[in-house]
Amino acid sequence: MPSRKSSQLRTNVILRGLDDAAFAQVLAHGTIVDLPLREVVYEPERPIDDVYFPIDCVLSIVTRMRDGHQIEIGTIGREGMSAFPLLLGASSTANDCYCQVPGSAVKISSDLFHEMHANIPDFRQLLDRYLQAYVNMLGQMAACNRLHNIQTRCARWLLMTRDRVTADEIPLTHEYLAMMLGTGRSGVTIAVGALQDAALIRSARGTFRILDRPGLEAASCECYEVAKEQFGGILRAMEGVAQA
Amino acid sequence: MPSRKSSQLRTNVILRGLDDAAFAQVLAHGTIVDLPLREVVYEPERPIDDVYFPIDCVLSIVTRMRDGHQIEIGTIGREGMSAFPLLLGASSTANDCYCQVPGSAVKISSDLFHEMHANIPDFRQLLDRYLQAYVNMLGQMAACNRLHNIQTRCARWLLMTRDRVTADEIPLTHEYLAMMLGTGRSGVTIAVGALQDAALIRSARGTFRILDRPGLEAASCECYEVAKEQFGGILRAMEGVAQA
DNA sequence: GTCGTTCGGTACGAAAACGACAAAATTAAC
DNA sequence: GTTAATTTTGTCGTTTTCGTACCGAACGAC
Repeated sequence: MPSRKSSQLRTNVILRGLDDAAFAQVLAHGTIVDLPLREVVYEPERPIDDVYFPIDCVLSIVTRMRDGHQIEIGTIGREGMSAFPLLLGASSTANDCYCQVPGSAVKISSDLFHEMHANIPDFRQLLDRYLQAYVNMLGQMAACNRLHNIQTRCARWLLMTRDRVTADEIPLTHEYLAMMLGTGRSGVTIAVGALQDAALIRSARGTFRILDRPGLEAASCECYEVAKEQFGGILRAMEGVAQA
Repeated sequence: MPSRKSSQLRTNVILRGLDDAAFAQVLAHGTIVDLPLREVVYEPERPIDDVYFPIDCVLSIVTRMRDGHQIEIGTIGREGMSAFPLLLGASSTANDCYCQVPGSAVKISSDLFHEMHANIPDFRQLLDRYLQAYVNMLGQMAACNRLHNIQTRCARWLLMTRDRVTADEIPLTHEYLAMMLGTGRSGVTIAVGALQDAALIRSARGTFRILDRPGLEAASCECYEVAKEQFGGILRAMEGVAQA
């Protein structure tokens, strides 16, 4: 996997937390891939063969109902990786996970993941902390989805995604944002219009751009801050491990 | 803790999964307590000193927002225990946990819990499976809270709670059910009225009684079935351990 | 350029949330 | 035992939100 500088791969904070020997193992057995839009990372009724560490893509974890409605319950970016079911000891999953914002990621086999998880205490500790943040975020999302309105959740989603992407512009249609928020597309259009009128964002046919980040944070529900604090904790924990 | 038959304590499926030596340890160091309504089991900004294994009470895990609104994100009954934050390696928590339906539970210290978790592989395995079910349920609740209406969620809540309680009657006001569902009280009254008109339940000043369980399941959203399947998995896993 | 598709805006009927108030049931006070 | 206070529930009207359908605009293929 020599096509990119290894320092670039360290953009993923989990990989950054690895010591040099472990990271060399990832370099030796992993591949760097470009994930296209809507590429499936895992889905129910199918074994999970690979684990992805996003560099600059964003993955959505989605719950799908029988009637076809779906809604995002979690996001994975450069702060994490895509192996929650494996981490919990399952070989399959109840949710769908697919690429929401295209970009690159490091891919390793589930076998290698399991091996590293079993043999590298620092890695295990970091993932446990990540799982903890994820569970707390799930709880916050469960509450947010019910208690907060479209506009504030819209702002939250854009902020959370922006934090995980290096680019300033997020490619996304209203339709898909509506899916993520579990609502109708027309409601999103209205909410986006309001945020745009307030000069916080600019949205144009398939793309969003954040113009005023502090303003958008003020327009967002508190859940953005809570989630950020959770994953901020990851970053800090990671730095602690890296020094050791 | 000799005030009740030990077989009765085995009503809790986690305790039932313990081998005799481990169960004796619980008997020796634990106490059986009656949890009154709204008794706090744990809350943010406070260390978690004890772990509860419900016998016939129901605990609610609740996310509280800054404006005071709260909503239930998870339920703990005889299928589980109250130590998720500890299980994830945290010493405190982001959520509130308090008693929703009064009843008895076995209480042990966090220290004993940690010791047993570290030393008893079967126990650890069972808890890992339980955590897995819990995380899956969180995801389902996050989706349910947004996509399903009051009435179907109301039915779901009553069914889930009924499964965790031995009694046929659930003591609960509309007001608190509304809190759990994250909605207004008047909406709950209307939903309850509809379920009552259909002769599925009977609600009278502070109590609910399920009259027609299959009918109520049909009136509930699919999430009840999904959650039940998750924790049904716990039961089956537990039986497997008990035989070993 | 033209056509076809995708995407975004708007309008309207239906549902739900919210708040306030009134009635009923229970408990407390005396 | 009667009255008063509190808790719980039912109802109404207003406002907001949601869902659906339709229309117009932008983009891509040719």
